[in-house]
Amino acid sequence: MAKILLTEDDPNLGMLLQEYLQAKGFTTDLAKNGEEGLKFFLEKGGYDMCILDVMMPKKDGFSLAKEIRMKDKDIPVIFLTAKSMKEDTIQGFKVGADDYITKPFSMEELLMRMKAILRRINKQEPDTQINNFKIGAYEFDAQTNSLSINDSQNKLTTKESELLKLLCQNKNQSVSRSFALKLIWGDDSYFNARSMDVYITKLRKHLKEDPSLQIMNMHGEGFKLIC
Amino acid sequence: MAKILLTEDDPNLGMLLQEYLQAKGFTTDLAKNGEEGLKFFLEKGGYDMCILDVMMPKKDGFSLAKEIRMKDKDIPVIFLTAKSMKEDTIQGFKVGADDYITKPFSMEELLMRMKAILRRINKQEPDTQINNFKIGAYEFDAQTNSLSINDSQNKLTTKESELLKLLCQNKNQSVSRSFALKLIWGDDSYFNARSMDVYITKLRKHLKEDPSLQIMNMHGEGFKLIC
DNA sequence: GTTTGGTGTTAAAAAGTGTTAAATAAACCA
DNA sequence: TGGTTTATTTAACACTTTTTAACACCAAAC
Repeated sequence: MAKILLTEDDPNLGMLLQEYLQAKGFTTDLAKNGEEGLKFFLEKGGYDMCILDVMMPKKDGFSLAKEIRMKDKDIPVIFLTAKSMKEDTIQGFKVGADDYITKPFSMEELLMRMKAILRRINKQEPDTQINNFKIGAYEFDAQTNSLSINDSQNKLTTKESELLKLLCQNKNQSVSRSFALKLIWGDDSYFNARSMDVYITKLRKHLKEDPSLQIMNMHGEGFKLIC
Repeated sequence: MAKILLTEDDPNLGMLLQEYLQAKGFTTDLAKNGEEGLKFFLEKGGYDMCILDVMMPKKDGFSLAKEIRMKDKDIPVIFLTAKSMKEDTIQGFKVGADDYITKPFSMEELLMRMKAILRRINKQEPDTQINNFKIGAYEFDAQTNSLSINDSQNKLTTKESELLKLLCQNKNQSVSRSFALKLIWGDDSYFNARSMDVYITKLRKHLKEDPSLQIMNMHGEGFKLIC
């Protein structure tokens, strides 16, 4: 998990933040002012992200960020500030902030903003969750197009997989014909619509081992995967 | 410059935003509700970022983001909202927001947040120019065209290496045939396409020592290296 | 009921892909 | 330079995936 440099002069808030982030699985170092923050950064190092209070004794957050950026121009920085002054925000971004959050804030919101940034950096792990579905007795991996039940595995074609993925993402909800067609086929012409009907038939055959599953037609609307 | 999809139901704010962003050099399309936003996204396409109002008629911003993410799971999204409710913020990030901004906001602040996101995306480009890849049990050096596993080393040809490099740079993502052909062969003529198929076969043989790796065909689209 | 358009299904046609091997082109070297 | 090796392209054939066609059926509307 990611290693975070936290600098915050208010000891209460600092400890609170540190405990929260550690509970969420991050490794954190807490510095009590800008100077200590810089010291940690230069001596310990290895941080994946910095969360810096703007108003701190010894060295303010913006100056600290500037110096940190000299050493590592790519490291993500989030500023915390009591002021919601427009000028501060702008200056923060000019120093190269990735985000900026105004006190008082919720821990959860900070966490979400951190995750949004980390997600974009860690391109190595592109949504493994979104590609894995359990439907009835089946397991479906939309990344490798494999549909398995018990110990038998079945390879789906690209179109079969795309369509099944869409149905899984909206299970027990109706997926409109035109949306599916535009998404998977590019446009909702008559022939593409007929082609999609053929694929619905194919998917029904693939899923027939578990009778509790069914792909239901919503007349004139679209299809719905019941499970 | 980047192409932006803007959806905002308030025509005054919408036009204002559009003019501001265009003045800053962005290309923008303005949709007046969620449905039109989705239509633009699916039919026009090619956007680098989406700025979505949360409260809109026809289809709200969160639903729209969800559907947009089905088509492109990596595109940056910024939400605009009148409410500063914590729940809304959290939900926004769960749908995969990159940022979230509360009305009323300053145009300049929006611009800064957009730049912070775009900067982080573009930074990944130089990183991907790196010529050293770890794929499964293999190590691949695109500089020297050498592919090694355990202690045996294998020399690839120029074309083999260029193609494998492209697949590595986009691992677990689809690389379109025409893009690869134009990049490596210069144009996407029929014979070059057949030549590329031959090279895909060669690469599959080179990578066959690690069964967890596979070069998968996305029918009619291109190839994707799974690892 | 009848009409109209949407759906289910199968099969044939068309388009795309996997693979091997021969032909050409490019690089190498005595 | 000419011959040899290596890389790349073209050809050939088998096979897979997707689209189109055909016909039967169903659902809602009149």
